[in-house]
Amino acid sequence: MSTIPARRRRATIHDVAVEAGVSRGTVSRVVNDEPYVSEQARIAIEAAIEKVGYVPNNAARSLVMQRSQAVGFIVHEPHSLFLEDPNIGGILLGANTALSSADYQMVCLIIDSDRDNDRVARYLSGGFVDGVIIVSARQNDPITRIVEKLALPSVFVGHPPDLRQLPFVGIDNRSSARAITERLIGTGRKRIGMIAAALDRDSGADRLAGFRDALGPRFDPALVEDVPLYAFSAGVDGMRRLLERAPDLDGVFAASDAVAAGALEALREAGRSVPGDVGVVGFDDSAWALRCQPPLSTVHQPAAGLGEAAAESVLAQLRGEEPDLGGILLDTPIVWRDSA
Amino acid sequence: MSTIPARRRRATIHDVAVEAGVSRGTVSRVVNDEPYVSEQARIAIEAAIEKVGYVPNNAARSLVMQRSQAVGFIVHEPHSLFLEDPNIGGILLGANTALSSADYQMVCLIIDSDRDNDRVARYLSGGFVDGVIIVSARQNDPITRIVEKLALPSVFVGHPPDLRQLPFVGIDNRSSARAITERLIGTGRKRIGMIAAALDRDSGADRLAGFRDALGPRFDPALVEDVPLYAFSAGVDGMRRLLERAPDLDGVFAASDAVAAGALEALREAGRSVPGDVGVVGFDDSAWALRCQPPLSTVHQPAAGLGEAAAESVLAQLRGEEPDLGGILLDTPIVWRDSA
DNA sequence: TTGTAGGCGTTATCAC
DNA sequence: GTGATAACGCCTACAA
Repeated sequence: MSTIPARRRRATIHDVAVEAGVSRGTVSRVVNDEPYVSEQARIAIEAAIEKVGYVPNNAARSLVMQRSQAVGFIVHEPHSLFLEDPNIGGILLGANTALSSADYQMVCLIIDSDRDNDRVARYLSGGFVDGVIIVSARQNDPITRIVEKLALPSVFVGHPPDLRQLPFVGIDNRSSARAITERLIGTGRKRIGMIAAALDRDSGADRLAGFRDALGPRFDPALVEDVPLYAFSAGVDGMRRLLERAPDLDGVFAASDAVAAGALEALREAGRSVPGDVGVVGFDDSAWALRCQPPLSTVHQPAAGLGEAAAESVLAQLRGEEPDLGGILLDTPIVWRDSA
Repeated sequence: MSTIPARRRRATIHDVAVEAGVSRGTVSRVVNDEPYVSEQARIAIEAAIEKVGYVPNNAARSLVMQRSQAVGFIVHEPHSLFLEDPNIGGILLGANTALSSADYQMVCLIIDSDRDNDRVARYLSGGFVDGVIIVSARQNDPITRIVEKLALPSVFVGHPPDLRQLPFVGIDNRSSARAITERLIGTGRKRIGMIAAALDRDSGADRLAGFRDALGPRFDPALVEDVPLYAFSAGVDGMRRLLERAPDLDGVFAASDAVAAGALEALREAGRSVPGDVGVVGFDDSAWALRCQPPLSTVHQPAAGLGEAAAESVLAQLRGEEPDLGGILLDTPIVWRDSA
């Protein structure tokens, strides 16, 4: 006695054709806005489409066309990224904007487990996307391999892939870090420390390297404190430790704005004024920067720009152009506010 | 003289069959791990798959199977959500986890313009997803309509759809707001104000209603300040104004943790101690809550739980079960920390 | 301007 | 166990 309401079959081009009294070919032409169809036929067909409730089936279309008009956007390690990385939202939006203008659907896929890894790999292989943008890939992961194997148009954002055989867009963390440190030095600070973070990632290591570059011979390893994550609480801890070791500190470069915000907190605890006693600079120009008291001087990361550039790269590959394997580096202007 | 390296055609089941000297049917069985295939054939076929580099084509498969094993996750107004809403990440992750366990691919689609609206509507119609989870739909938007028209298994999260004919999951903002306000009253505060936010949304209006419920006859409209957004800076402004109007205030319910963080800032400016002079409570239990000084007492939003519940609802519909149109409301425990 | 028919890569239903 | 063969819904020459 089960009365599951059999979901009725979706109307096809065939149904429309019958309803309108024309052939499937003609219906197809109307659906795709092609020329050479009489006004009379068009009207009849449009009415029929409305009547039978026809909507085109993309799976069938992409099977025959051999393309899906969709581009994947893969996010790894979403726990740290989605919940903490201030840039991911901007990248996502930038990529979507560019893809959208080209009439491509961006589909964002999250990888949060090994199982996800495999499933996403299958998804990519299956023709559901024509290209892919990858954020923060891990070393030698299944996705990177599958993308290479399929020769799927692709681009990495944030940092280069393992073997620099695949195109990428990013920023130059090292020279950006160097630039802002120099600027900090320019304000007359003499004892400048750094709260380095995530040294196991390219970005973290490069920012430290840039700091070192700027200081040159005056670089003092004792003034560097490293913390595992680009996080507020890590900034608090790092600053406390740094202050213990070097109470005479008068400048700090924090590896990210979140870390800088934490440092500000610890500095306040310790009764130091900013920028009076110590100048603080961050990195990212994320929402944190404006929220701080005083607002942070920092390095602007062009998040939306990165997303757009990534999308443009994939789009170019889709048009058959050869990707630029050298990688694309975007500018990172320094934004000078009140914290230093 | 163009030498575009014609991307070579991808191998199909047919190629594998020829290579292995068997029929396509047998190859299909191997690919799908079906029984009734000899060990010998299996070995030959697996070798052939490897040799020709075969990967199954999902578009073809979903055409014939009439399903894609994918579920869409739609995010509207990403500007405010992705960049500000502290819950979106958790919802995303929770939904992905549940979908992943059921071997469904979650594909997240962003709607950031009218153009996106139309494109996503087409995408959904096209058979690329078997169901859909919708976050923060707008009144009568194209997506809601298309979902209804297609009778696509769907669920809304955050708040109910216009016509409550579609299933949803969410929390009871009103009774949660009431509960935390009562708790604040319980600490002995006598002059309690509220910084209400986003009154044009259900969530904002409901939180105010709950606050009013808790106060009953003691409710004083003069102690309510409303701000447009759930944002830090809005909290700062709101608190300043509230303090001007009611300097004798000893308790504040902020409509969100971000707002509460802003309020704390304004309170500090004004030289009031928390929780000494005034007790402050927030809403969301987002990253803000722990980041504040002192840490916020707040209402916990089960973000991941919402995502999971939404996914389970879609999954159930996919199994043919009738959705619960009444909506599913999740618990929101109060987390009591130091700010009140 | 319109209709016909072949094929996109799979799965599924049969006989063998 | 295995191999033909008919769908799935659509696009696209090509013929009319």
